[in-house]
Amino acid sequence: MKKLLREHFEKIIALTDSEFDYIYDHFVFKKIIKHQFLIQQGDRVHNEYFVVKGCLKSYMIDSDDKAHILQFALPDWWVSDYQALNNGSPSTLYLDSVDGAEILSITMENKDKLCAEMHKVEHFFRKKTNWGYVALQQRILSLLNSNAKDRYEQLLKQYPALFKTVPKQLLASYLGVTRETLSRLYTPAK
Amino acid sequence: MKKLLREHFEKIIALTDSEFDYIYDHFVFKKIIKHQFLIQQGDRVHNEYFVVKGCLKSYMIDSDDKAHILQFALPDWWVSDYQALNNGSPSTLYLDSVDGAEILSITMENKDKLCAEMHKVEHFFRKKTNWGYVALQQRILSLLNSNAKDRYEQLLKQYPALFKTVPKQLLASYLGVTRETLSRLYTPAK
DNA sequence: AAAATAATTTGATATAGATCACATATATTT
DNA sequence: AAATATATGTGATCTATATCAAATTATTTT
Repeated sequence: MKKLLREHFEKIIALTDSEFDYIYDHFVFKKIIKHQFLIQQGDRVHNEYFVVKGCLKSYMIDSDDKAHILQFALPDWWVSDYQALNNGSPSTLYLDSVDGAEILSITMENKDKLCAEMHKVEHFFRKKTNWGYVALQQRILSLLNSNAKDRYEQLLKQYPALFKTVPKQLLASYLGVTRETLSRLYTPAK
Repeated sequence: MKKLLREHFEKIIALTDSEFDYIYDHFVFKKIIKHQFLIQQGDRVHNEYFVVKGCLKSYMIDSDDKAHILQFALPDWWVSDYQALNNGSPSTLYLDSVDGAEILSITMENKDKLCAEMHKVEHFFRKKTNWGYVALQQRILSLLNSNAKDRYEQLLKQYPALFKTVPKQLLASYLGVTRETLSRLYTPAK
């Protein structure tokens, strides 16, 4: 998993062995089991997580106790409650795994430290966040202009890996439909 | 408007006069009139825009000729088609002003150059994008968990400035409802 | 200030998707 | 392998929002 993280950085910046080792020392490896929370609503958030294995999900629970999934995080992705992380406010989200996972965790202090010490690490994260920003814009547009069926098909096309791991009711929650409606989408005959 | 940009940077990083002048030299000032496009679907995109005055809107037109507004950009905000900008692909968006505007435009080459030359400028943009990312996450959650009325009220609360400038049909398009439905929301009596 | 254009409101009706209530699979745990 | 828990599917009905069609009301332009 050291290799996975290194390759991840090296998609954007070049690193010597010692540079990467230095970066890597700021991370902590962790295995989490099913139903183990990395973040719960109300928590103070200090860490960002890089997924090595498995699949995490971040979600909110609304006033009707319905869950809404903000993000799935597969290997090679970053996840946290960025709002809580950025301004030190209590988390509004839950973060746990779909089915157990392995992660590399870094504190925001360490991330900022690495960014300050190594210009190219700051560059890496600027580019990363920028791509993340574009991905969120795409998701907003698909919520605005597509119906449930089209959104499901777009998701299936873009992230086929999700369909191996993730129960359909969670996909429904990510897409913004009920599980009943999702179930009816792929039995279109009538 | 030089002042506005400087204050904008100095919310996150400190700059000497000469540093700021150097940065500022990479921008081009532009006035745009109503109905003048900064980006049209199919264009190659080379610039990012900082709004000085007025209000810009970025939007897509779907296959039924309906517009969906991705973003409003008020003074002190950045806007472009970031997907097209990042990977050199043709734009899928339109970008124009609600009612005339003044902007500072910077090419992506110049932005990258400034980021490479000045670590703190890279830091500035990392932080900026990070906040933008959080704002988009909030918007996704509000699309997933709120009905049209609540989304309208959240918007009204968060960006009261929009209601002075922007016709309600454009707000409807941003919120993901029709103008007819929006019109009925604030006449709730029945 | 008339004329033209753009924005908003209102009514009647249609529809995608939600909700509620079970039935049926499919996994997990004992 | 039972027993329990979890996930999925189906029917009947309800509801928020869309759609289509006009009528008003504002805002520009001549």
